[in-house]
Amino acid sequence: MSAKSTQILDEIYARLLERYGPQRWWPGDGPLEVMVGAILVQNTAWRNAEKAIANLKRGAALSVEGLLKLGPSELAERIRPAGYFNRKAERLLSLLRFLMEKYQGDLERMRSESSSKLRAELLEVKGIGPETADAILLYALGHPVFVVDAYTYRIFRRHALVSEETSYEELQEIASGGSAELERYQEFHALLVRVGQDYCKTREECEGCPLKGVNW
DNA sequence: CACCAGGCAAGTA
DNA sequence: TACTTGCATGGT
Repeated sequence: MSAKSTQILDEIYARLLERYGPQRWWPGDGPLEVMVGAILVQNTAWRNAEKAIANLKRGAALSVEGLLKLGPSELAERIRPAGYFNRKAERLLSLLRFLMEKYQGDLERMRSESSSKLRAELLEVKGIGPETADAILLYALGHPVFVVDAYTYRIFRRHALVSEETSYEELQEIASGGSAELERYQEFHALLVRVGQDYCKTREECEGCPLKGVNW
C-alpha cells in the first residue's frame, strides 16, 4: 500500500463524506437483524429487504430460535417482498443453524473471534458469499473490513483505479488503504453505494459526480 | 413496456 | 477452469 494510493483513498472518502454526510447504515437494531438484512438485501433494493424484516418482526422481536421455529415455508412467506424468497429462506435457515451450532446463538461471543476465522466460517455457510460475509463482519459484528460490492467495482474501474480482472480480495486489499477506523469502513461502503446510485449506474451521468477527476 | 437492485450457487462445456 | 443461468419482488 503506497503513500499515494492512501492519499487517493482519503481524498475519495473526504469528497463523499462532504457531499453526502454520514449514512449511518444499520445503527442500533442489533447484530441478528443486521445479519438477516445482509442476506435479504442480496441483489435487491433495500426498501424491499426492509419490508421483509418488518414482516419477520411481526408479533415478536427477532431471535435466532424464534426465526428457526418459523420453518422454511412460513419464513419464505414473510420475506416475500425481498424477492428470491425461497432461496433466501433457505439461506436464512443456514445462517441460523450455523449461529446455533457454532455459537449457541450468542452473537456477543461470536464477535470476539478473529475476523479471518469468522470470515472463513461465514463463507462455509450456504448462501453467504464474500460480500455478505464482509457486510456481516463490518455492520453486525463491528470488525473493520472493507466491503466490496458492484458499485465499488464500477466506481474504481471508471476512475481507472483497478483493472477489469481485479478479484474481490484484490480490490478489497487496495480499497483498505488509508485510515483504518471502524466507522470509516462502515461509512465508506455506504457512501460508495450512494454515489454509485446517483452517478455510476450507466456510462453517462458523470456530470456533478463528487469523484470527478480522481485518479492515481 | 423493459430494466435493474447493497449476490450467490448450480449448471454447462 | 470460465461462462451462463435461475432465483423474484417492487420501483422507475
